[in-house]
Amino acid sequence: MTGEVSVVDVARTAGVSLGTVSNVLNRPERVAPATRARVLAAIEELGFIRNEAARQLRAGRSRSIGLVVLDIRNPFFTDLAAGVEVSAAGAGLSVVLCNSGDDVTREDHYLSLLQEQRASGILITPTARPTSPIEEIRRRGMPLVLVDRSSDDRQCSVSVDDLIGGELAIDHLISLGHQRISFVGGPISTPQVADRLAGARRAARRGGARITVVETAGLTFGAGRLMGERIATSAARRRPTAVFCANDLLALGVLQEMTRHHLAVPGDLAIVGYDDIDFAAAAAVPLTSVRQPREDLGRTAADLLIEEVVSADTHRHRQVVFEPDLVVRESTVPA
Amino acid sequence: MTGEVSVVDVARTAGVSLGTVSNVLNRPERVAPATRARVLAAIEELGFIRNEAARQLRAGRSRSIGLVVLDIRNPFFTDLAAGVEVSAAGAGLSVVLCNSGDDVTREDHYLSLLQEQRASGILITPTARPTSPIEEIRRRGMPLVLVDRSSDDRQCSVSVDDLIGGELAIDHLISLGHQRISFVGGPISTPQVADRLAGARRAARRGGARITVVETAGLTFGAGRLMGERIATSAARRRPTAVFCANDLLALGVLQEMTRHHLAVPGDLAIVGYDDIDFAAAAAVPLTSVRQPREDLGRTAADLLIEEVVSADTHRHRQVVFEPDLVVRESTVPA
DNA sequence: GGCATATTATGAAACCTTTCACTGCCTGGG
DNA sequence: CCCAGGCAGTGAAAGGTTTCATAATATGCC
Repeated sequence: MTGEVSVVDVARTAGVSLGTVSNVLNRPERVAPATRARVLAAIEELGFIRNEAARQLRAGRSRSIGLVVLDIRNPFFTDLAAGVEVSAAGAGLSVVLCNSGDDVTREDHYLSLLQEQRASGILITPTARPTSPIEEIRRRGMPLVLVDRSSDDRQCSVSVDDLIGGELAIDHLISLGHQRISFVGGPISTPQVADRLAGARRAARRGGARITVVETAGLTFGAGRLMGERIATSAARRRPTAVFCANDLLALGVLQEMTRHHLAVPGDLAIVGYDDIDFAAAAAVPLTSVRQPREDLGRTAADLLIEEVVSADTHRHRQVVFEPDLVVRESTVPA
Repeated sequence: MTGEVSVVDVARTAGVSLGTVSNVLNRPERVAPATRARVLAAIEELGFIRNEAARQLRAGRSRSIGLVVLDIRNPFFTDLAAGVEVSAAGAGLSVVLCNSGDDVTREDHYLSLLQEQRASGILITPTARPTSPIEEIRRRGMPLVLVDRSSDDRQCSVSVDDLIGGELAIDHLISLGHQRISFVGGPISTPQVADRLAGARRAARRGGARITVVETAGLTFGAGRLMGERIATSAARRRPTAVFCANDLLALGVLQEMTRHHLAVPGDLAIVGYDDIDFAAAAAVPLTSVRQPREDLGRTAADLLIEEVVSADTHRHRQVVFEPDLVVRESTVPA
């Protein structure tokens, strides 16, 4: 009753063979205009809708790519997704957006799903773990690009230099006179977090500052509030004079707790975030943040993937690394 | 070389018929344990991965539902999506997240895609337009639920009472003594915007206040900044004393411009937003906002859809309407 | 007018899974 | 010892599309 109309029905109605219907659909220029018109009329009349499953079965792969992100509620990832979509749409591919929520089980689930769907390729910001199904996927020959994570030369990756990012943040704080600085972020096992911390430490060593690490369970707003509360309620002389947060959500959470406890930012505590999401500039105190080129990241990743999909034989893996900027706002320098 | 392993290969390796392999996959309890083990071993050995396209072709429909939202970068929609995912996962369905960006062409594109994919059903926050392909889709018998938009009894819908929301906002402002209030939002053709405005007007009439409408091109951060700039730079005596924004992104944009022009919130301008996204509380001045139950909205919508998918015959369409709350913060009442 | 070539159209085969009617065998009851 | 019934396993058919070798027809050239 519903989508039960097939090419066969269209062919019968139009009085042509089913091969011709297929040609009208896929290579219209090979069909005589009159015939084409007749077929199109039949399609319209019967309300024919292509069955994508049958197409895929025949083609052996689907016309979509998977994008697996760590946290769909983090604007960083939706901005990135927007970039991916632009490139993918240009290549006639659709994007299946999957949210692993930094959960290994869910990541596994989505990766299986994408393989079963014979996705053309996968873009992934992977969870941190010793061995990942990703290697197996690559061995199977499915194009895959790591996003926001660097890689060796056995696969493509697009990332931002988090070491530099960490340095930028701490150099800035040191230049403002801060010597007691906390790094807020976690889990430390996450490469992005580890690298930002490593960069921070390097800059601190150079500048003679001391970094203490406050590890969080995740990179969320809630985790930031938790740590913000802890910082706000600790004795003033034991408090750091500045914090560098591994992302803006954390920073916003910390900021909110400072405000709630009537502590001044940056007076009592300077705050530097990471990502420079749109909300950073709109925060209670506009947030100094290490800017990542979010959309470019997504666009570039998609371009690399598409290149590998389209020309698998000539494709050479590349590791693109962007450089972050520091955007200074009032959370470190009062207006 | 890659995913070319089929059930036939598995059957041959395990020394059974392909029907048995299928049984192991789908009804393992019907297969003798020894045989089952042999088949599973063969699957493992060969690295067999089910071909979802073939399954779908056979089944006639896919195991996924589509969720078409107006703006993926608006946290309102990602929160909603999170709710949808919870319910869908519970029913063994995956969610295909599509971002129409409030663009009719893209909406059409995604709706075609979902039909071609024979999605089990569709959840959609539709763009505003006189005639929509939605009616055609329903006629074809595909389950569909309107989200964040009310409907007549010919289909399910889940929405929040925007009239009440508008009233809550304006009643609050009037109770604080505001009489010159601007409504910022658009396009007015969007039902949500129109309803919030209608509610606002009703409350204004009741309270003897005057509402002027500042129509925006969309419900984005950028649009908010544009209007914020305009308000901030207009003469103080022509300025409203309060604005009610059709969503939080607009409100945050307006707020940011006020700060940039050194105008006090709420002193020079009180601001009320809508949605109460997480960032509202973290804003420069924490935002008073009309809270919508975002995740509940998503969960309920998915539940209704799933019910229609699972028991199409006994299903009765329902129109669920939630009531919004007002969350008062410093953007209207100084701490 | 005849032949070569270009243009259109044809339809069988292949893609991979699931289902279902069926066979063979075993067990237990009479 | 026979038979009914239950359990395992079988394999052909169906699902809708695309492709490709082939056939039929039209066109152009000498």
